[in-house]
Amino acid sequence: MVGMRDVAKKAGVSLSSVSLVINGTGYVSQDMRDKVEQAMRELNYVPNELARNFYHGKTGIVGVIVPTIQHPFFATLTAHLQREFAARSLRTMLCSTVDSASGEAQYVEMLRQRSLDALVVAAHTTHDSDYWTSIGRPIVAFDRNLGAHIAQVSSDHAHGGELIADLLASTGACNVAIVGGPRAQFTDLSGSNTTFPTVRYVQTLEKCLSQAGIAHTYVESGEVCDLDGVRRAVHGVFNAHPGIDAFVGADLAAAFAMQEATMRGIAVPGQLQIVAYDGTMAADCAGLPLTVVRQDFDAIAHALAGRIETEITRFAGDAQSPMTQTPEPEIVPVTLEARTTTR
Amino acid sequence: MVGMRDVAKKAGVSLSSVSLVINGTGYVSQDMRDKVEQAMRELNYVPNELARNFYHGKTGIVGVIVPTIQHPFFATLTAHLQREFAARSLRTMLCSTVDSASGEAQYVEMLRQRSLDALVVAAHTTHDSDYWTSIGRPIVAFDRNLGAHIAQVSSDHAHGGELIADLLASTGACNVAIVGGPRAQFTDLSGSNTTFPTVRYVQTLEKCLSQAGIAHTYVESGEVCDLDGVRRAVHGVFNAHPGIDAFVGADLAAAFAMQEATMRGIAVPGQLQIVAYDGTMAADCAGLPLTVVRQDFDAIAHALAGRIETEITRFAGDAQSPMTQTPEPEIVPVTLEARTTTR
DNA sequence: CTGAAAGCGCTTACAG
DNA sequence: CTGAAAGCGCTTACAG
Repeated sequence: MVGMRDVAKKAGVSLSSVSLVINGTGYVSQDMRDKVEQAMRELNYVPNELARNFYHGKTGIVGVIVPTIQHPFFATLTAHLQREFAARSLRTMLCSTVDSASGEAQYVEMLRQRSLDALVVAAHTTHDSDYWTSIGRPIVAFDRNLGAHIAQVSSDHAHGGELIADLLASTGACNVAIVGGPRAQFTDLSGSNTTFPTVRYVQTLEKCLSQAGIAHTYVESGEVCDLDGVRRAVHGVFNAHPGIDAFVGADLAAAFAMQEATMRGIAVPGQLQIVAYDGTMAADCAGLPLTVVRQDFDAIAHALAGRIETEITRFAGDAQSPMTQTPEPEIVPVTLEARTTTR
Repeated sequence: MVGMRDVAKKAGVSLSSVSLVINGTGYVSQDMRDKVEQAMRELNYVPNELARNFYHGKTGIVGVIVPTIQHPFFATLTAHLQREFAARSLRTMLCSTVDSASGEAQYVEMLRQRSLDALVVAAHTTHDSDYWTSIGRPIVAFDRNLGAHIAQVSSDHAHGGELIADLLASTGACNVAIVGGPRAQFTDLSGSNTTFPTVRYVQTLEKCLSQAGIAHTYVESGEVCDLDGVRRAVHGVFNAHPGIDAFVGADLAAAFAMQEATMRGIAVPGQLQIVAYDGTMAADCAGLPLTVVRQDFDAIAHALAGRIETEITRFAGDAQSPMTQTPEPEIVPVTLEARTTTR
């Protein structure tokens, strides 16, 4: 392998001069620059990035932990994140927990070992907050609370729930079915408040519907990445609750609900209104363009990338300035777009 | 930062003993192992992976170049690839060309600089075959020909086209609309045969339909990652060709066609049959479960990962054994699954 | 402005 | 079986 040493020899200059030319650090005479650049070209020299990573103690890679990239929500989030990271000269490592035997642990280990400069956590975790805090490396959580000292970005799900409740109330819905993840994940079992913010929209929605005197029922759909489970849950809803006149669920669940309605001859939105939560492509290519509560992926990715940069800076130089106070979670607004599946 | 040196000092042993314990290479006495492990624990020592990467000249990271991870096809492919890579102790770097200003170039550079051990190329490229061959690092192409010396895995698109033609012929279709990518990409402009194998299904389909005397028309939908363009193209098809009785396109195009049919009151499959190509989730959550030609993502990912491993081995040790002959492209079978949108 | 030297944290021959 | 030494390819103070 041809190294800097070979270039220096060929150009008849010192190692540091070559380094200066490559990095554009400090001043080098034009003559020197020419000689070095020619030598590099002739030798077809490519700097070994691993040596630089080693020296600087960083890789410029950020890990994005998601359950699975196959889910449109996480695909969309990851795509936007990659764009934001690229704009900050950071690369994106895909860390899908269902596609790796050891789940998130492997990626946390990479963060510890400095193979990763930082981690965005957007997948469910069973670890308590101590686990995350004790890692002592840059971590930012999306839509979940990982403990007092971990930066956090969330969508305004409470508002999302309100928007849906208002819409359903004003369109005269009487009997609402909601499909979502395992109910157990709603509650704060560990006492460390690691509740999914994601499901706050359901809690708010239920509260608002109850206040408005609108009947509602909740059906669990299993894990987020179990597509068949979602389909089965939706199918079950239509069997068990033939009287519903409104359906609320994440994009995919809503798309399946649309399918069920078509196959059962139920008119949408005449007999059944459907509201999708998230606003990914899945809501666009369903049977009809679904009415959606959109998460603002641009803003989310921008906020996450910003926090990531902050965290990387904060932990740089082993200083580890002990975050004097837990930063406020950054809350990103959501919006309701009424399309063809609500009245 | 606490290093091996500190561990060695604390345990009262030499550096190499610590290294041996960490790597499990060679024999170390139980006593030594205990001492070292205790010291590591007490110091909370984490090995610096960057130093190891540097020494070994590799990172264990494979880049996957796709146009965008938001597209269900590439999301599915990438998910399966990550699983296969993980099983081989390789990590996955997401290289989405539309989400990075410099497109693929940046990732090729990382491959050259050894930040990446290998590259899977699954996105369109304008470079000619010399470009890819001259990189001299492990590269495997999916569904495209990158030149004589680049390993290749493809789906059996010719068979996919036949399957669709047979189905349409036997169900009495008379007037078929096909939506696909820019026609210019079909032809072999450079003379270096970099044609997308992806579109071979269209070429075969057209040939078979012509032979069977079935009218057909092709409509361009723009780039693969331009979702709105697909939607517009599909909309245009229904406006320009109201007489069609069959529609063929990738999952998303087919899903949009289903939507158009619903909104225009066209009965599916009675008046219009729809066939989706790829078989991702998008075909599952469309208005009706679409009849699909499925690509075998498991087999594709398995084949790609296998080739990647082969290439990494081949290029290991700078030996660069000059691939005596271009390996045969590996062809992965596709299957037709008739569901609700064909007769 | 340029160059010789030390060092980033590991691993691995090579002596003992 | 264990330890001292060299070296992976860069970067960066520090002298000249």
